[in-house]
Amino acid sequence: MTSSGHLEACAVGSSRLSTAAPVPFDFEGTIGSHGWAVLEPNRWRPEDAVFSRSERIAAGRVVHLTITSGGSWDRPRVRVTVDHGGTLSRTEASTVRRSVRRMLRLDEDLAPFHDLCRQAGGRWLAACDGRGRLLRSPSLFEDAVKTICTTNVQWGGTKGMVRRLVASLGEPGPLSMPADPKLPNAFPTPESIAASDGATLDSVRLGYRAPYIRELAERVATGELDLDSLGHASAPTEEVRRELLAIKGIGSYGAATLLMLMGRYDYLAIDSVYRSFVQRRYFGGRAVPDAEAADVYSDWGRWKYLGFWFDLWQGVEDGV
DNA sequence: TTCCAGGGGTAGA
DNA sequence: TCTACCCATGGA
Repeated sequence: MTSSGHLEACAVGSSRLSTAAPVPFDFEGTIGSHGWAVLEPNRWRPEDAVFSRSERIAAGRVVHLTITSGGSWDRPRVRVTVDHGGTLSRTEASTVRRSVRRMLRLDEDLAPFHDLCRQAGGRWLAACDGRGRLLRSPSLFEDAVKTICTTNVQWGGTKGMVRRLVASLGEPGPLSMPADPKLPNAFPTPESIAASDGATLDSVRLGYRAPYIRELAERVATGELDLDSLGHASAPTEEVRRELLAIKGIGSYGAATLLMLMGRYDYLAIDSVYRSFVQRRYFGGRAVPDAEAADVYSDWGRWKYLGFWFDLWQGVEDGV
């Protein structure tokens, strides 16, 4: 969080926050950077560039955030309307601002990646204009659960699993909200998932992922696994990767995805999307071994994931 | 009905 | 380290 943020009290039950964004900053490109934008409790309206989500900021305290861009191109800001019951304390405002800064990666230095794009030239130049901040969750626990929900399932299945998980085990939002009964609950805490009974978790229809997610929740809830510390560790990426692979349900794809969400881009998440895209773009549609497919981005060094991500994004634009 | 999806765990070699 | 097989669920 920066000291440039400020809190403005307005109507009862609603507060407005603002926080500085880095230059260059692409709000819509950040929110819409990947599927996380539409996994509940996230909601994204690209037509008017409004991102929202329910967020649990303390025990029994759930607020609803409406996040938009503000400021100017050389002094960009992110604006947050917080709907809450009662008043929002300065400590709570700080918690909200910290969550928003983490979600949008406002403190991440992507200059080295943008330098590489500038050197690559051509279509890569488009990435220099603030791209590469891939949306993430306020907590690594939420990111880890969602990652497990992306494995061996089509995207529609992932959205359904997360939606049911939030609806069944997440904490409801503030009662004083503007009348919108469709507002999502907050993302479930590790404790709520760990304490859930079998029938409730069965109703979420997580399939064989259920025991993995329950075990992860139990390990985090009991303190056996400290994901937040892992996320801030200065340890070498390979060491962090080993710890991620020790989580049941997280394999090479999941570990690479979580490393990306932690701001480490050394590993590629090779899944069906990756294989399909690389085969089309670089091998004339021919199936190739994963090792060969991975070599495509070897020149990107510790920025491999972002190199692929931007290539894919650009490929979608080009109809590849 | 069959296949497979933004894969991963496990056993056995 | 590599391979084969199995794992729930649901869309195509």
